[in-house]
Amino acid sequence: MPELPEVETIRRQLSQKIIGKRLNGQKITDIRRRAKILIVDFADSSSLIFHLKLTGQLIFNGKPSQYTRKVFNFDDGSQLIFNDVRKFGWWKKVKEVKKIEEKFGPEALEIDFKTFRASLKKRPNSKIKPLLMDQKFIAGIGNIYSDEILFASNVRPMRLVKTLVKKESQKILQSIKKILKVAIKHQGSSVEHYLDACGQKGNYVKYHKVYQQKKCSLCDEQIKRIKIGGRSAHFCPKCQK
DNA sequence: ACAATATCCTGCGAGC
DNA sequence: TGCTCGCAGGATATTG
Repeated sequence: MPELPEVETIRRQLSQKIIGKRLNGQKITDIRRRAKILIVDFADSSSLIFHLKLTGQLIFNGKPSQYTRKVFNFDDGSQLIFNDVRKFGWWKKVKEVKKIEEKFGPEALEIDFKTFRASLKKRPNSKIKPLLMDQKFIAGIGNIYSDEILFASNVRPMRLVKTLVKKESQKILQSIKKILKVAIKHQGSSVEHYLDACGQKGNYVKYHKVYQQKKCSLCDEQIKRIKIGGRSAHFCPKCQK
C-alpha cells in the first residue's frame, strides 16, 4: 500500500518526467506530495491531485490493463496511466489545493520533537499505532511503516500514549524519520500491488523486520500478529515492550 | 470529545 | 476440482 515513501518515490520520478509538459493545454509547474497525496500543479494555480489508497498505481508510459482507470495524455505524446484493482484510489482536479493540504497534520519527515511530544500529550488514551496512522496527527504513515517504526522503537503497537516515557517518544520520532528515509532510498515497499512510476517494484520489503514477517531477525522469537482497531499489527513480544 | 467500528472493492488463499 | 467464505487495507462516516 502506498504510504509516504512510495508516494514520494513516485513524486521524484514523475517530476523528472512531466514538469514543463502540458496536460489538456495546461502547463505543469510542479509535483509535490502532502501526506499520501500526490499534487500536480499547473501554471494557472489549479492542481490535479491523486490518492492511491490501497492498490493504486501511477505509471509513466505504462501499458494499459483491465485495471487501468484513467490515462492522462501529455502534449508530447507521453502518458500517465492510473491503475487500481480495488477502486479505492481517486484523482481530482482542484482550483485551490491549499485547503486540502491544511487538513493534514505535520509531515512525518518535518515534525520536530517539541511539536511531536506536545501532540502526544493531547492524546493520552490513544494506542500508539493507530495514532501514528492518523493523518491529522502526523501525515504520511500507514500500516506497514507504523509497524516497522514501532519495532525500531522497541514499543508495542497497543501501548497507550500516556504510558510512554520521554525516551520512548524520542525513539519513536527518531525511528519515524530514519525508517521513512531509508524506505525512500529503496523506492518503498512492494506489498500488494505497489509499483513506482517506472513500473518497478520497491525494494524496502527486504528490510521489513515485523510487517508480515514470521520470526524476529534479532531474537528469533515468533512475530505476533494482532488486530488493533480493525487493522493488523505486527510486533516482536521480546524486543518490544 | 474521544475512540472503536462499519463501509467501500476485488483478488486471493484456505477449507471443505 | 470447484465452490464459498473471509481477509486485506486508507480514510471517512457512523456508532458507542
